[in-house]
This record gives sequence, structure tokens and C-alpha cells, in this order.
Amino acid sequence: MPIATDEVPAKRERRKQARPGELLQAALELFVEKGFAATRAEEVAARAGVSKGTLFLYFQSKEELFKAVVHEAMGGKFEAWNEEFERFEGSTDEMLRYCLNSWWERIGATPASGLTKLMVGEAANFPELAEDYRRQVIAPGHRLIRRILERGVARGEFRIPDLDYAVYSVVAPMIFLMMNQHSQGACTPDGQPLDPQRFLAMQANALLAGFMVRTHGGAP
Amino acid sequence: MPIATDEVPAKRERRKQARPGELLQAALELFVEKGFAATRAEEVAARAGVSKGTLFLYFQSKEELFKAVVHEAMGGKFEAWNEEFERFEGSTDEMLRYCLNSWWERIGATPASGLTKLMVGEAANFPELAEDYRRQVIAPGHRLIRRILERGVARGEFRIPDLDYAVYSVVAPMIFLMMNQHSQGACTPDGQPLDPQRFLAMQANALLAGFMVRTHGGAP
Amino acid sequence: MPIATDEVPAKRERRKQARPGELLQAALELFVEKGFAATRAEEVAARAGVSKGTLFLYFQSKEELFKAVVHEAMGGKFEAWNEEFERFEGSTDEMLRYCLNSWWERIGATPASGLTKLMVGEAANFPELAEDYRRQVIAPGHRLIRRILERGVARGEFRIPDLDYAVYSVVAPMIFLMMNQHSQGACTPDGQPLDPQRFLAMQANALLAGFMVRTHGGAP
Amino acid sequence: MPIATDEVPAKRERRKQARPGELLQAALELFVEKGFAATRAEEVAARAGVSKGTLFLYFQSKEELFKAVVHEAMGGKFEAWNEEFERFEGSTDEMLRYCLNSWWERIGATPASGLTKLMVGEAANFPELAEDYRRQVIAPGHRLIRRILERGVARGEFRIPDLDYAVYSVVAPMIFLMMNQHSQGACTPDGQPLDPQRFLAMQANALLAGFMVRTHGGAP
DNA sequence: AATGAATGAGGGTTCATTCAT
DNA sequence: GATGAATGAACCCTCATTCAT
Repeated sequence: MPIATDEVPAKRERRKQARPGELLQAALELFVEKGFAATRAEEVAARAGVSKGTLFLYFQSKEELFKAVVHEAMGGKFEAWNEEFERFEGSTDEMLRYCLNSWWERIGATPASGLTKLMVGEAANFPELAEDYRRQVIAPGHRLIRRILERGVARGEFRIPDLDYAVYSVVAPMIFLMMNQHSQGACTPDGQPLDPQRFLAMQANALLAGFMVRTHGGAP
Repeated sequence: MPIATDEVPAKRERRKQARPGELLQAALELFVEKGFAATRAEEVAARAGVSKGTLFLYFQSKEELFKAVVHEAMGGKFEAWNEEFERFEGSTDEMLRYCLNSWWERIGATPASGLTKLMVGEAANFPELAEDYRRQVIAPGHRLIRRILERGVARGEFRIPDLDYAVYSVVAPMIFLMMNQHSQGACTPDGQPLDPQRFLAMQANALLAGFMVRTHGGAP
Repeated sequence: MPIATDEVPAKRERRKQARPGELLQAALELFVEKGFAATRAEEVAARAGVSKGTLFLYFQSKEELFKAVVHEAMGGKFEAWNEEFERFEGSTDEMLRYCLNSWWERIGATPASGLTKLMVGEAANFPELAEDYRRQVIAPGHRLIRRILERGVARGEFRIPDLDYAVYSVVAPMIFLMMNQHSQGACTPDGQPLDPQRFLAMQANALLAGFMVRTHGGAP
Repeated sequence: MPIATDEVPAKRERRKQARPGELLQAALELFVEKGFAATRAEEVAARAGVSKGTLFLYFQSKEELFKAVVHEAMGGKFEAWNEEFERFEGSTDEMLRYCLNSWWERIGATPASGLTKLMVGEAANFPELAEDYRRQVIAPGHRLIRRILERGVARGEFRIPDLDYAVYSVVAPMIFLMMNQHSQGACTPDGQPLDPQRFLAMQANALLAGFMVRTHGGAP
């Protein structure tokens, strides 16, 4: 009998496997947009194209859904990224620019970027979740950036007196950008989100102007 | 003009007139901490030391309370500040440092700083309010900073190719700092808010390193 | 009459025809234990080893299932029993003792005994069903017992001033015993169900002490 | 100032104090009638003359309401009763008759009598509550009756070979009577509840016929 | 003016019932 | 026939809002 056991799932089955993902995506969008409390379970279901009851087939409660959304969006974005930087061979200023750009591609431009806005808004309501988020997202991100800066210093490319806080100089624009993208432009005077590439390019210049050892009149 | 519009109220009325202010303050704190939907009207009343009924004596609804909170917190922080900068006489790099510091004193360190976190979180749920906020807070802030940068350029102190976005370079750290202060440290790996002075000093250095016309390789 | 109405079903059908019976049995157990409303249709199906959908293949609704359960459990327990007593030839005190014992064997000790607890609990929610139950179970039972008592009186063995209520003296312990067996011992101080034989023996003695014409002071 | 601090409560206040009791009474009636699961919280509120929300002002949840109902109905019915029997001076057969009659007046005829039906129906769903019920109602009742029987034996009035189960002979008719009163007559062929006095009188006779030492041709 | 008991619309969650597979 | 994913009516419970005191 040449028929494989799991050839093609029946249509019903296929939906079933897709459901949790569809619900998580819908929930992420709505939670990011409106916050946890202001999002109705039925809205999430509707956006995922199912009825209210179906949501509770896959998640025990709205709160469990929320936790699942956060944990799903946190999921190992850093492993591959970390490795990539291990193997990076160019100058550290190239590395930092590359870091900002690839961060944008891998995180900033994806739905996962809403996660930061979500956590900023809900950290006080879900402290354990905020803890997870710091451990699994913020801390690895910090370590990654710190390693880049340390490399720059070690190779004599950067001069950074206050390394601890220098990391925040790199992090701040990324977080600002995500807030901006997900807050109906609440941070820009015209209500339009920024152009991310343009913003990041400018930030990279500013950061490097601060970090780089200047030879005679140097940089940008 | 012999008739003052807001004379000192008679003793009898003082208490009464204080109520709305206490409610607004309590509401600001709670809305910033937990968001609009997750904050219960009764909590606000309790924190203000009055009963649930009293809150609705002064504000028609929770939504009206929210609007009042936002408008109150937005209230003309810029007039005095603007004037101050009109009269500033030092170098523009001093001016920018002074700007960041006085911003921290006047806004960052006050309860009003939560407003930004609040608007980022609720912009989608209250679009008209977000519009007000952009007009009355974001836009004046931008204009102020832009004027400083333009002064620097005009006086040959700064070289700034992309002035529009350079403003965001100044704004971003301030917004990041406010997010950080009001999100249970959701932006720092250890869950502790940053030291604002240290962070702002570092940011000022970085910004000026990027903006300032360099004479002979000198760092800040 | 050569045509039996319920011949043995063909093998193919036997399984299929068994289903409703398994469901009825599972449902009886659960309804007796937890009540109608607190029993979930899915539990019944699970205990019968089928899926939720299958239950509704055989019964139009949970309510129909309930009615079927009750009617099934009520089913003609009295015909054979009645006949037996028609042919009884001993003394009436033996007859009464025999009645209690065979009641225990035929009803008390079977799953059908839960029916009484069920009806006591649900009579108010299913009045028509309670009516059926009274007609098909309670009334025949009463007639049976009354006939025994009347026989005793007719034969000069018993002296019973209030025959109508004397029937309840016989019924009461049986009903008490069933309640006790099906209510987690809610009627006993230690939460253990009674020993039925011991209880019934004692009751028979007590009843007969009350009914029997006493010759010269003799106890049972 | 001759005005006492708690003269007469304001109308509102008076209602407030009465509410829990009104709700408990309404709940007891409905739970007894329909069972816990089949009773809707809103019905209870309506029967108590308040709205749905008000119920939850006084009881955290439907389940807490249920527990309160049961505990309230269990409440110390035995203290006074016990004392009374300590002081009883007549013959023990009078005592037993008196016991059945006063039980009827104090418990059987009151709403609290529904409690037994309630517990029989819900014991499996609320095991801890059933435990409380056994400890606070069943056990004291048993002790009371046992003491009466023991007194009879000690005074040579009764001869009771199996004292443990003899207690159940006394308890059984009382429980049967309560079931009957609260089950739409599910235990009588005509659907009418029994006449309690008549039933109890007959039971007393029957019991005493079984218990009493017979002199020469004895009792009723 | 201030209170807080009462209300009831609204939202989370359950579960009997349906129906595509 | 059998399944179990999906549905949505119904129910518990919350909380903004009202109003008698």
C-alpha cells in the first residue's frame, strides 16, 4: 500500500491545525492595537474567521490566549540572529549598521514588533509575563548589542566610556520606532508613522559618530 | 484688567474645587499604570479618597474623565518653555543639553510624563484624543527642537543633512525614557528603570557628536 | 402466535442496536449521580464509549435522552413481580419479608434503583415525567403492597387501622434505602451507605411488630 | 443629645441588612425545587425582588451562594432541641412521640427541611458540603435519637437488639417525609404530599410496637 | 455635595446541538 | 453510521452608571 499515512489532511483537519495560528495572529494584532482589556474575545474570533466558541476550543481563557500570543511572538528570534553575528567579519561599524537593518527586517517589520508596545502597555497587569519577556527578548537583545559594542572597543574601532548605557543608545531608537509604528503615529506630529529605513540610517550615523574613534576630522 | 478670572476661592469652595484635581491625578496614575479599560472607576475614586458616586458628580462618564485627564496633563507646558528658549543666549550645544535637562525636570520627572505612555497605548481607542495630543504636545515639542537645531545650523555650529528626521533623533530618547519609566522597566533587562540623568547625558553626547561641525577631531 | 416481536437481531445490527442501551445505562448512572443539568452530554457519550455526535444520532436531545432513560428504567418491573405474589402461598408475614427481599434483589440492588433519587430530584423540572413515574412505578408498587396488607387483614393475621398510610410505612424504608445508596451516604453520619440486608431485616421486624395480631405477648 | 446612634436605620440601610436573608431564602427555595445547576442566578435574584447584579453584591458567586444557603439552613437547630430532651421527664415512648412531633414543627415544616432533599441531590457535586452537612445535621440528629433509644433501654422500657440500625428506623420516616414534601409528591401515587401528622403518628406507633417491651398483650 | 446600594448592559465562558468529513 | 470541529444561545459575573438617602 503506497499511501502514506499523513498524505494530505482532510480539509477539516487542515483548518484545525491552522486555527491556533490564525487565532494567535488575530489576537496579536488586536491586543497590540487596543490592549488586552479593550479587546473582546469575540472580535479576535471574528478576525480569525471563526465564532466565539471556537476560540475557547483552542485557548482556555482570554488570559491564556494572551499569554500564548506573547510567548509565541517572543519565540526564539535570537538564535539564528546570534549565530549570524558570530560569523560576521567586516568592520564593527558595518556590523552595527547591519544589526539595525537586519533587526528591522526580522523583527521591526514583522507583526512581532507589536510585542514591545503590548508589553509596555500590559507589563503592570501581567508581571510574570513581563518577566518572561525581559528574559527572553530584552536581555538577549541587550547581550547581542553589547557584544557588538565590545567588539568595536576590543578592535580599537570604538571608544565608549559608559558601555552599560551605550547599549540603551542603540536600543532606544529601535523601541521608539516600534512604538511609533504601532501607535497610530502617536509620536509624530502628523500622525504618520516614520519611514523606518530613513530613521534607522540617520540613527546609525548618529550612533557611530558618538562611538567611533576619530582619526583627523573623520566620520560620516 | 482689574478682574482676575481665577481669584482665590473662598475657603468653603476650596475643598470642593480640589476634588476634580485629586480625581484627575489619581486617574492619570491609574490609567498610565493599567490602561483605560483595565482601570475601574471605583479604583480611581478610592485613590482620590472619594466614593464612586462622587467621581460621576464631576465627570459625566469614565470616558469624559479620561479625556479630561489627557487634556489636563497636556496643558500648556510649552508656553513658558518656549519663551525661555527665545531668550537663550549661549551656544546651541549648551542649548540642546539644557533642553534635555529642563525637559526632564518639567515633564519627564512629573506625572505628566505618563501621558506619552498613555497615548501610545490608547491612541487607537481614542483617535480624536490622539489628534489633540499630537497637536498640543508632539507638534509644539517638535517645533521647539527643530528651532534649536535650525539655530545651530544657522550659526554654523551644527551640520545636519536631514533636519526633519534629526528632530526624531532628539525626540526618540525622551520618549524611550518615558516608556521605560512607566512600564515597569519593560524595556530593560533587569526590570529596573534607567537612571534618567545618566541616560540623558549620554544621549546628549551622542547627539552632539552627530550634529556638531567638527573642527580638528575634537570629541565633546 | 408464531411471530415474536423482538426476534434476535442479525449480527450486523446487534452492535448498532446495543448503542442506545449503553448510552441509556451511562446516562442513568450520571443523571442519578449528578442530576440532569449538571451532567454533560459529552460525559454520557464518553462513558458509553462513543463520541458526542453519536449520542445525538440516537436521541434527539439531552431532554429526550433523559425521558428515554427514565422510561427505560421504569420498564415493566412489576408484571413478573405481581404474578409471583398472586401465587404466593405462605403466611402474610413471610410474604412481606419476601416482598422486601425480592424488591431489594430486583430493584434496590440494580441500577434502576437510582430512578427514585432521580425523580425526587427532577420531578419539579419534568412534571410530565414525574406523572409517568407515579403511574408506572409508584402506583403499581403501592397496589402490590396494599394487596399484601389486605391479604394479611383478610386472613386475620394483621390488624391495621389506617391501611392507606400503612402502605407508606412499608414504602418509606425502601425509598430511604435507595436515597441512601445513591447520595454518597448523605443520610448517614459517617458517609457510608447502609448495609441493605441488615436494614431491611430490621425494618421487616418493626413493621410486622406493628401489623401482626399479637396472640400472647410474643415478639417476632 | 438624646439621639441614639442606631435609632432606626434608613430605609435603604434596612433593605441592605435584609437582602442577604431574602436572597438566601429565595435561593433555598429554588435550589430545593430545581437543583443547583438548573437554578439560574437571575431567578434567585428575581424571587428575592432584586436584580441580577445585586445578588453578586452579597455573594461572590453562585457556588458561594449555595454554600451559604446550606450552611445557613444547617444552622444550630439542635442546641435548643438537645437541651429540651435533657430535661424530659416522661416515659420514653412519650419522648419518642414528642421527638417526632417537635422535629416536624422545628424542622420538617420549615423551609430548612428542603435541605435534606438538596443534599441528597447535590452531595456528589459538593462533597465538602455534604461532609459539613453530615457533621452538623445528620450526626447530631443521630446522637439525639440514639440517646432517646438508649434511655428507653436503660429504663427497661425498650428492648432493642440492634441499636445502631434502630436509629435508622426512626430517621427513615422523617427523611422519607421530607423527600415527599419537596418532590412534588414523587413518592406518592397521586402526586399529593402526605399528611405529615397522620404519617408521623402512624410511624410512631409502628416504631414503638417494635421497640417496647411487651407486658401481656400490650400496646395500640 | 457625598454616598454606596442597586441596576442592567456587556463580555467571558460553557455546552447542547449541528454537520462536513 | 460515527466523528469531533464548529457554532451560538444561554448563563455567570463585572462594572459603569444611577439615584434614594
